[in-house]
Amino acid sequence: MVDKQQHKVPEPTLKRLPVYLHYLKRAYERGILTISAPQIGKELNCDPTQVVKDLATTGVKGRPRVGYSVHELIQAIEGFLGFDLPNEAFLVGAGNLGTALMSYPDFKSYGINIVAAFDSDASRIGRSSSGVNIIHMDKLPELAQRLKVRIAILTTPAGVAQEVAEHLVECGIAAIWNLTPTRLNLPEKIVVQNTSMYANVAVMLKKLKDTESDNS
Amino acid sequence: MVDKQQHKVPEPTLKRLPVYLHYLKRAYERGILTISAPQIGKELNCDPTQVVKDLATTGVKGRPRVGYSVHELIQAIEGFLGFDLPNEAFLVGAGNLGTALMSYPDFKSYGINIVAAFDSDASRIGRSSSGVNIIHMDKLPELAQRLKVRIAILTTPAGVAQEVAEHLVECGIAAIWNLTPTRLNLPEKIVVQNTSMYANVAVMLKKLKDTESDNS
DNA sequence: TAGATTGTTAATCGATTAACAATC
DNA sequence: TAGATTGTTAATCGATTAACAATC
Repeated sequence: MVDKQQHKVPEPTLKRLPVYLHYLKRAYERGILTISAPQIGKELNCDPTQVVKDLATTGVKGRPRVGYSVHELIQAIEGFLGFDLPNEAFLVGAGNLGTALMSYPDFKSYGINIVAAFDSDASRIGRSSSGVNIIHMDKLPELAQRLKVRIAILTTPAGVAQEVAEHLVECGIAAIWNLTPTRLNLPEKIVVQNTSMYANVAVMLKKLKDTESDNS
Repeated sequence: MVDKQQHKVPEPTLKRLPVYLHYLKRAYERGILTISAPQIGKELNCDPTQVVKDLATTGVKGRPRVGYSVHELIQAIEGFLGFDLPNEAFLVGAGNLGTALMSYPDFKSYGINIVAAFDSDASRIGRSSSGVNIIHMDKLPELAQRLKVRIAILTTPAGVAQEVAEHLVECGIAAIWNLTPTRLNLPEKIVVQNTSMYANVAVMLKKLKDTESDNS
């Protein structure tokens, strides 16, 4: 067994890379061609040695006293995360959040290409303001097979999330980005990425509470 | 100095508590009055001893061989996270994501009460479909002061996020839930909670890539 | 009593931070 | 050469997991 799965990148690093990418793109637009880890750290207020380590995971090389080529970094991060390939995805559940994600400005440059949206509510069928076709759930199995789509963004109501997710797996979906508060029970091999809005609210409220009690 | 800031709860625990809460509420609706940590762990596929530890942070007591009172747990988690108090928040940036959050089904039971939304685009002023008033940014300073709102949800375009955030701080906002990909540079004392959609996409794509290369 | 589960303490694991050598 | 920054190895820190006693 060849150890192709190079040294397993820590999840926190994975989450920081898109943050660097966003910042680097803005810097590049402003004509900055070269940048050092301490500069990035100052701007994003994070530890410079952590920046060095994070960037090293993408395989890019920097030059002491100079830093990194901004362009090379952008390419390296995009390639490493797979943002340069068209990762076609279905959006399932064309409610408010789903519709918002359809018109998310630059998903395409962040690795996700929403090729179609699905809903079981007939009144939502049609074309979204952002140009994504909203199709009835009934047609998902056939389209998934034909287009070989492997990624689904789940934005249904929480109550039906489990049931819909099971259906998606039957249709050959390999990865689900779960934006519902429901925790899905699916086969091991399915990649599930949970994004809970409430989790973030909880952390924020707690921190706020703590800072407020400091002043007492 | 009294150590009121009890033992500092780890952030991962803070993020899991709303997940438990959601599950417990559903269980309570189904008439389940008592539940054990192993049961919760099985349902949410996470480690039962971690569930025990997480729940202990809220101060609730369980009974060996029986488990916890579901009702008590719900109360304890809500109280601990501050979900039981009305945490009034402004939503800033009434674009697609902002509008989606306005109609998010049960933010109110998860600690956040959006009392008003703001935008600088005149065409968006009015009342949202979910009943939230969308007001011009010009009126934010006065309203923030009058209503003593301390929390802002930032859903502006990334390009203006820093500038708007600074303005919010001037208006007395103490905590910002930042849903833009921009990393904000603000005074230390301001609580900033970053929620980047792209971070989650990155983790999912990478995991998918890894599982796929396993089969080769 | 027996057995399951809580609750707590200890061991492990992994990520962050610090230290320092290499290098441009 | 001098000094800043990369790159790597070691130390620290914190969270998860394991072990086990307490208890119902």
